[in-house]
Amino acid sequence: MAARPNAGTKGVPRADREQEIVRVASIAFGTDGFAATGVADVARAAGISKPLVYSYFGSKEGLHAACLAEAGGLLAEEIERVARDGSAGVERGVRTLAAMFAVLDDRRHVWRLLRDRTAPDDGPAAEVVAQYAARIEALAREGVLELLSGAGITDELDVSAMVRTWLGIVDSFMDWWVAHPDQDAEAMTQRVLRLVAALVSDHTGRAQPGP
Amino acid sequence: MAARPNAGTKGVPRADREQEIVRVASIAFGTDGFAATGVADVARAAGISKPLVYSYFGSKEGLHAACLAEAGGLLAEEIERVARDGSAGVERGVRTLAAMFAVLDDRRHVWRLLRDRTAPDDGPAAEVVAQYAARIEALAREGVLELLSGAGITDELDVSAMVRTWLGIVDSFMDWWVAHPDQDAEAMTQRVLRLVAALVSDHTGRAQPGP
DNA sequence: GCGATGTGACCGACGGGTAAATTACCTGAC
DNA sequence: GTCAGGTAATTTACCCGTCGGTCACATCGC
Repeated sequence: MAARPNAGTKGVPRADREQEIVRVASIAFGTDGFAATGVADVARAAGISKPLVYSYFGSKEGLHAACLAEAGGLLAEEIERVARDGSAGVERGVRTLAAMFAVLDDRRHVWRLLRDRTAPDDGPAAEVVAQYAARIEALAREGVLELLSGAGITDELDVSAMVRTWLGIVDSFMDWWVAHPDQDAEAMTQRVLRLVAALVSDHTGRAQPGP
Repeated sequence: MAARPNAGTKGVPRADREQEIVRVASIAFGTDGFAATGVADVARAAGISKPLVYSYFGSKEGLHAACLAEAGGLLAEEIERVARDGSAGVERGVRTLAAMFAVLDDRRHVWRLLRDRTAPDDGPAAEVVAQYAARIEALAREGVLELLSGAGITDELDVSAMVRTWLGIVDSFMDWWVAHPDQDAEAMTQRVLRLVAALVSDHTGRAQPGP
């Protein structure tokens, strides 16, 4: 038990402890979802008491917002960086995934924070996530638009569905990665490359609807 | 829990009412998730009282299990039918999606029941869903294995990741479909065909790792 | 009347949130 | 140096709303 003596104004700086709580909470929220994660669980995992969490973050949503701000900043920045490097189409998607693998290697659960269906869709925390999610989705849309327009598709609904699908693909890889802790970022990138190549080279039959 | 010795000889037949409750509950569970759906909500939506739900299904998990059994049966049967028609590779995936669109046109939320992260992972209901999920995943694996082996990939981890990704893609289309009620099954199938064709024809750059 | 069918009202557990007590640290008079 | 008093940090113990689950009573066809 971490029932160590209290540390007054000296000892552990408040900023460090906040960071530790956010780290632990991000794992919990990202793993079990917002709704299924109790503040008491987070506090126990961080080695402190529940009221202290409230003293730092005000509410469960406040804690959530802090996690989202960190996650959103980390991811949006990285994805924007890839967007500026001039790649396009499928390659841009693969590079984005590779960058995310590299950034999240020791924080794999973070991606799920921004796509947690159990999180409330209103309130101040929702605005934080909406901001970052919109930024990330805009970048995804940009990439998808580029890819599809190259194939002559400009229909808004097609683009919208493809954006959703792309985000779902990222979800899937993150889920799989979380379930396979021994796989490092480089191995994941190589895996994605293999799978993409396999898909593109499929010639077992043209995709056509039945009669 | 053992059902009371009620023969349901009068009034609205019990079977009909059970079916209606399952229908309503499937929408609720599939839309909001198991954890966020209250039994009282389901009862109200079905126009009956909460104790009656318990009289029929014994517990919230019992109700959930009934929804899962219907959803699982519906989907597994349909997917198995497609698996037997001899298609392969990407085309098999598209045909599976088309079949799912056709079956779920008026029950779009049903797919989410089997992939609900907020559902408990133990208990009798979990065994029901595990059974069907395993059946569906086995079919997905079969299709993926076929697709990847054609490209020379047999690595177990690659296959496992691709299966997860495929299920994620289906998730994404279902989510998008639920958010676009005006799109019918045929429109969805055509959309998938367009998007697949666009992906396969991407030549904006070969996906290769750095130098 | 009587049993099947259904309901309003209630119970207990759980989790977010808070007030009061407790601990640890700092300050300053002696 | 040290010890009383003040203050900030932290915890223990509690409140309260929600929700799964149950019970005593109402209703209805025979």
